[in-house]
This record gives sequence, structure tokens and C-alpha cells, in this order.
Amino acid sequence: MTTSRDTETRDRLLKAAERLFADRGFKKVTVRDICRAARANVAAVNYHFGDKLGLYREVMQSAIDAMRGTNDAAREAGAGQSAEEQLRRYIAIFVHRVLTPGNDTVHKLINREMNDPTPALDTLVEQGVRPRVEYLSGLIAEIIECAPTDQRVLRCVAGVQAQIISYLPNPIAARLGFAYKPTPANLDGIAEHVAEFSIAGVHAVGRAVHAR
Amino acid sequence: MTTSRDTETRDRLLKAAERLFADRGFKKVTVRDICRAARANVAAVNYHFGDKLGLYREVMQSAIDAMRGTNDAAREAGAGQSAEEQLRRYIAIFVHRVLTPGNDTVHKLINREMNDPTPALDTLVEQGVRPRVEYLSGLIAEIIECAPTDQRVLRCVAGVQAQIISYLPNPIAARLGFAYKPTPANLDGIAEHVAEFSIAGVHAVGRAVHAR
DNA sequence: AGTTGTTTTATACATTTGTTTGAGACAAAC
DNA sequence: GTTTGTCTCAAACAAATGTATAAAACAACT
Repeated sequence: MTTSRDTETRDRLLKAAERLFADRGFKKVTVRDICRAARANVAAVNYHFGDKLGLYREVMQSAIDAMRGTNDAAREAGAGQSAEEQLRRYIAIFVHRVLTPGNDTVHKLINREMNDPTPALDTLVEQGVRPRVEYLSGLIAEIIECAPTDQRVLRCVAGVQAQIISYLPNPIAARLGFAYKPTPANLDGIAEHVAEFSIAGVHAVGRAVHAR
Repeated sequence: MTTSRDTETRDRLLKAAERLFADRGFKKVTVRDICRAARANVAAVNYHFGDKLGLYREVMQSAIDAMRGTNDAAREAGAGQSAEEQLRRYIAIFVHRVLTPGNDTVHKLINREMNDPTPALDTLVEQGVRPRVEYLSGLIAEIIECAPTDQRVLRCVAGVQAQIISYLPNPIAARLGFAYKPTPANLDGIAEHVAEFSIAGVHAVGRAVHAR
């Protein structure tokens, strides 16, 4: 059982594939691209992972695990706090993990699946996205004092998520001066902004329909 | 100069291409896909548009024009109103145009460019996105009484846009019960929610930094 | 040293895809 | 009816791409 050289190229393939899949999406990345980046032979992907999709599935699985890690970290950070404070901390952790370069691949992959679903979508949703949405739904339902199934709750959750994701660097934002250096201070600033904006929004939506 | 049959297949190509490019993105759509959908020969694209990119550029140009139409409509709808009311109406028009099936191709294309830029990106940003962002920036700057160049303004603009876009149907949202029938009533509901949420958010952000 | 199981490599194959070409179809002008 | 300019079509080409294969390299164990 060789564990030095085998896992080396296998790992290099995974690393390279994660980067490339996140940056360009499943379809637009070539097996040859991955192998070149991983300094491996063209046949390496098929040998180690069966086929291109097999490799993608493994990449996605590790992304899901990372996502769970973020979920847990945020939950812990907010333990014992008020719902509003929990939401605030969730956003902070979230922003840092999503927007720190190098850690961003996870959410880039989610973004890719949102626009171009692959057979790996189901696992991602069930194991990664749903738990997150359900936690956030609980928080927001508590804040506006309604059932977690209330239509407004999901809309608020989506609103929070969408705001954060919109800070992922993209060529349109870059051209509009929406760029920033991902320093801890700047990320804190973003997190604070999103939290402020969102919490006020949530309260407003809660009030609005009560008043109806 | 024949204008009956020529423009017929040319138009069919444009129509089919718009749909397909919006749904799958430039790279993932095949010239053969487009031609099949338009009931045209494989060579038709190259004959009428030079190459695949030429066709895409024309599709993008008509998308930009549609975008300008939306901008103008929203501007008119808000003429003479308060900044807050202008924002409210902008969101309403925006939501209706973006989320009415069939009219959604424009923003799907923008979304595509955001994730997978093509050489048509510059035109899109300068002629379509920038005017919109600048109008919204003006509104929000007025609401929170600061310079339109203030960092918070752009963040709010992005927040509003991101929320709306997040209602575009996508497979992840679908699996999470975030689906809705795009009836006028439902779209009104969404617009109201986003407006309520965002305006409260904008005010909060305006207050927060004043208090620093 | 020899055997065995695993990994790497070069090469090949079948599809797919954007594009080209040359012949034909068509309609209007003469 | 012939010519002319424009469009359509079937076929072909070259490049790219996912995958397969068979030989070689390698490491561990006897």
C-alpha cells in the first residue's frame, strides 16, 4: 500500500480541480486543464476518479463538508445569544469564510450549481444548503415572531444570502468600483453593513405585515 | 434586396439564441443547438452573423436596449416623487420585468456575464448596468443624505439588486420551496417585500454610520 | 532478485463543435 | 429567359475533448 506518491497526485488533482471548477464551472473546465494544473497525466482523472464527474463529485463533497464546518462554527459563535445577535454573528462568520480568497471556492461552487446544475446538486442541497437555510429560518422566524414556514422568513433568508454572495468578486462589480481588499477590517465592515441592513429589513418586514 | 425570407431565419436565429444563451450561457450553447431550435442550417449562423460570437453580440445588444427601456420606464414612473417613493417604484417595475417569464432573458444574460464574462461584457456594463447603478445610487444617496460616492451607497444598491435577482428561478431555490407562480399579484408581493426590506435597510445603514 | 499490485505515461479513438466550402435555390431586374 | 445578388443546404475539416488501452515505472514484500 503506497501512501506517499498515490495520494500525492490524487490530492493535487483534487486541489487543482476545486480551483478550476469553482472558477469556470464543470462543463467549461477540461480534463486536460486539470491534469496540466496538477502536473499529472491526462489519464490520471479517469484512473483515480473513474471519470470527470467522479472527480467533480469528490470536490463537491469536500465543499459540502467545509460548508457544514461554517454552519457549526456560526452556530457555536451564537450559542446563548439573542436571535438578533445570533444572526449578526452568523453573517460575520459567513462573510469572512466566503470572501477570504482561497476559502471562496465553496460558495463559488454553490453559485455554479445554482446556474448550471449537475448531478451533484441534490447532495449539495440536502447536506449543505438546507441545514443552513433552516437554521437561518429559525433565527428570522424568532426575530419577527412568526412561523418558520411563513413566506416572509424564506424571503428574508434569501435576501441575506443574496447580499453576501453579491460581494464575491465578479467582473461587473469590478468595473463599477465595487471592489475591496479582503482585509479582515474590510470584511468586518461588510459584515456589519449587511447585518445592519438586514436586521432592519427583517424588522420592517415583520412589522409591515402585522400592520396589514 | 429580399426582406421577407432573409430576415425570417435571421430573426428566428436571434430569438432562439436569446433563449438558449440566457438559459445555458455562451459557451455551453452549441451553434447546432441554436440552428436546430431556429429550424435553420448549421451554416446559417456564420452566414448571418460571421461567427457564434457575432450572434451573441447582437443578442446582447438587444438585451441592453431592453434594459434601457426598463430604466426609462422606472425613471418615468417615479418622476416628481420622493426618493424613497422613486426607489419603491423602481423596484416594482424591476421585479415585474425581471421575473415575468419570457422577459427574464435579459437579466439571465447579465447573470451569465457576471459569472462567465465574454468579450461583450464591456458594452453591457457601460450601456446597461452603469446607468442603472448610477440612477439607483442617486436615489439612495438622497435617502441617507450622503455623497453618491459613499461606500454605503454602492453596497445598498448591490443589496437591492441582489435581492431581486435571487428570485430568478433556480434549481436550488426550487428544492427549498422558494418557488412561486409569477402572477401579477405574487410579483407585487415580492416587490413590496423587497422594497420594505430594503428601504428599512437603507435607513438603518444611514443612521448607523452617522452614529459612529 | 523476483513477484505482485498499483500508479504513471504516451498514444489512440470516437464525439463534439465551430467554421468553411461549393453547389444549388430563389427572387428581382433586365 | 437570362443574369445577378442573396440566401440555403449538405458535406467536410480541423481542433478540442472525454475516455480507453497497453506498456512501462514504481514500491512493497518474499
